[in-house]
Amino acid sequence: MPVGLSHEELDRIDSIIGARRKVKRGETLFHNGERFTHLYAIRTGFFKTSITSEDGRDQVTGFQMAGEIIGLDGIVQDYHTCDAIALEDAEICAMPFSQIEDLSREVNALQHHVHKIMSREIVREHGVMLLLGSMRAEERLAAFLLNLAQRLHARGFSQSELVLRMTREEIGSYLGLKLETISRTFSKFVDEGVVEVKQRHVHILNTEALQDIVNPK
Amino acid sequence: MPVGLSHEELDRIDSIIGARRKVKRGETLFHNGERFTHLYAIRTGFFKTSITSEDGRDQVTGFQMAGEIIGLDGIVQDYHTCDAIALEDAEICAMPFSQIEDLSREVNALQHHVHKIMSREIVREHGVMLLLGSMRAEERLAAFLLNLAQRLHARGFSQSELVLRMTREEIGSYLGLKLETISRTFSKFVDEGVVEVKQRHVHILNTEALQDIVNPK
DNA sequence: CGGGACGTTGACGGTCGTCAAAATTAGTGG
DNA sequence: CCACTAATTTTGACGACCGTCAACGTCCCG
Repeated sequence: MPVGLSHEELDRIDSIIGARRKVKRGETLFHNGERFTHLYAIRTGFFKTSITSEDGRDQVTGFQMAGEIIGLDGIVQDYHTCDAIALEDAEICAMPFSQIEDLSREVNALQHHVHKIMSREIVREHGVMLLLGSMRAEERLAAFLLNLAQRLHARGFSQSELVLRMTREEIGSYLGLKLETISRTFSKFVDEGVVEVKQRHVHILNTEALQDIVNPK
Repeated sequence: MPVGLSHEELDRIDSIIGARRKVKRGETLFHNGERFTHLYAIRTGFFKTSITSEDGRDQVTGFQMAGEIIGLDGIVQDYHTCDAIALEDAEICAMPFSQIEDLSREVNALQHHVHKIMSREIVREHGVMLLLGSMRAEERLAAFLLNLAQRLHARGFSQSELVLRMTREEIGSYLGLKLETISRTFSKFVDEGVVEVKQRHVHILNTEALQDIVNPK
């Protein structure tokens, strides 16, 4: 949340993020077609969002962790166009969007904060398009691991040790690859001594090597 | 723009979209790293937006036409992270973003309109991720043609005749394919009698066939 | 402790990328 | 207006990368 706010403004922002809710692993926070009413701030836990095409293909569009906001897809048509599913037990704050709009008319910093959150999501998706459109399997997975590690590190976790909360299939869906390719690519990284992998526990041994894979010279 | 506004509100919205500007084919409206100050509404013409990775790969992130808004990527970091290039002579309205924020604090409809525009872009990019992540070349190109035709039709143009304003390479970049693949796939569609192609002039002969390619049963 | 979900590995084939050459078009300057 | 050059497009041959199918192994979780 933005800084430099008065006590009164902070209290008013607090007032719209009152309703907490627990979401168990495997449960959906919202799903495609559901009426849009709230944005959700993740307090703890880990989510995926995914869309499904008419003919049944589905695509993971993102993985979200503590401090991130989900539900922005629902604004444009007043219903959600993706599913949000908890990949581990989670706690979220449901924030009525109408109240966010009301209050952001009075608190400039909140208004700008909302705009930034949406713009950040647009820029993130540009990066995913670059990944999906022009990278090879190893490059995609390396970029994915570095991104996860960086976001976890920003939250106080280790820079090199991470626990994947999603399956190989979900990683594959996000990266536009099949689960076998994810598995094979992990094995290749292990052979090369870049990471250690024990199930969903990943230990990054050589960050620079991963960066070189993402950005080959 | 939203409806149901008073004359006074409309006048005030008009006041922030005063500055028109012409952009010649090939010129950039803004580029990566440039300070973000304005959003741009396209009045006439056709743009592409693209990003470039550190190692020089670039990815077209979208094609924009009259009535669409570009520049949203700049909000989050106060500088643009992509390039916007005119693919034909164009005219745009530059709208100072600070004024948009100011006015949208007073005009609810404008506020919600801005939110919807950003949400729409997020949802559009979800669709591109699905395309890039799970479709084959024919499916991608068919989806691309249908999308273009639909948007042009919404602007009063023919539903079946369209003129591509971009090269095969730019289409390929957007769709995560090489230009040769785009060319070959066009040729395949022509062989199948689905479209006629003369350079950049495309005539869709069988819309349903294209839809069946996108959504194979 | 058992069953089902998840992950790994191998063999093989298809799709699309790469490289190359030729054809067609568009843009430029005389 | 035309000639000429650069840019774009098409097509072919070939190979790499990743998907598909299958079998097996491992790990949770009840």
